[in-house]
Amino acid sequence: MSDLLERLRGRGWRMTAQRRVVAEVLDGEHVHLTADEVHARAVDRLPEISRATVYNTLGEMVSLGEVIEVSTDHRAKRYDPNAHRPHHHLVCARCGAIRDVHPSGNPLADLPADERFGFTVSDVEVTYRGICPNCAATA
Amino acid sequence: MSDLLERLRGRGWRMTAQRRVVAEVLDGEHVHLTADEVHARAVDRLPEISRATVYNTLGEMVSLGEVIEVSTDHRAKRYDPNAHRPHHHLVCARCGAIRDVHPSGNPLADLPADERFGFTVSDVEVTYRGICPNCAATA
DNA sequence: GCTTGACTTGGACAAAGTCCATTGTAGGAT
DNA sequence: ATCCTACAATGGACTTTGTCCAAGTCAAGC
Ligand SMILES: [Mn+2]
Ligand SMILES: [Mn+2]
Ligand SMILES: [Zn+2]
Ligand SMILES: [Zn+2]
Repeated sequence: MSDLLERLRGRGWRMTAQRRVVAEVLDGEHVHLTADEVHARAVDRLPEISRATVYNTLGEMVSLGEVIEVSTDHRAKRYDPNAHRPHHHLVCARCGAIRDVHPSGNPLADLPADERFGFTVSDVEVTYRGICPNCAATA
Repeated sequence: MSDLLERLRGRGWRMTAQRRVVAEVLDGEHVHLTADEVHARAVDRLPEISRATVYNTLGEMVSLGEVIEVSTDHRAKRYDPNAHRPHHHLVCARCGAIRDVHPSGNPLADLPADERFGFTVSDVEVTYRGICPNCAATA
């Protein structure tokens, strides 16, 4: 059931109750949780887990490329377990709801050589902003 | 000399030494400073200016659409006086250097209707990441 | 030159995240 | 099955970034 957990174990991770719980919180549905939200859900399963451990574990998952950090607002980073399929994000400016989106075309190719200033460009992060149907209805 | 200052005055802003200094720090070259960097430079010209005033003034300039907030890293917001011409940013992953870039094509148009989930999409923020020539040389 | 509402100030407060000394334990070795 | 130890977890102090507020100051209109 836990792909993420399997991949991490396969990389020689020492498996602890804390790491398992963090992986389980992220696994499954496509969530975009802050570290503190992950911690809150982890505490439900393992009351004594600490905030520092959640931060450490998320950081390691990011280093291993199994989780992606996204900063859609100017507030807390969010942790995205959907690291397999490249995608971008659509964010509601009012309520903060986040959806994965897959634009047509490759934004990287849209950056001409004479706009690269000698950089080796390796990645692009795109954030679309707007109003979600829910917020539009309750305007 | 100060376009920004003129535009702000034209909007009925009460002109104070503090606001003038913040505008002067941002005006001119295309900078992308954090609030605390703006404050440090402002203090050079007006030693008694407070951090709170710099935050207030930047926030007002953003509300007036004369300055743009950009979050290129996951750290402090940066304030961009280049609010006239829409553009995106290219960031060095090692040293944090930021360049304005103007991709060909409109990323907004690259988001198909069936990827909009009913949102009214109004804006898109694109951040390219890579290694700048300087950092590549001193690798 | 007054008056007054808008602006500024410094410090308290808060949110998000890092660091570290101490304590605990997963998992290999015996 | 038990031991060992390197790695992991803990909680609290600390840092960074930003917000808030009560009190004092001042720009600009009269
Ligand atoms: Mn996602
Ligand atoms: Mn810019
Ligand atoms: Zn919404
Ligand atoms: Zn660089």
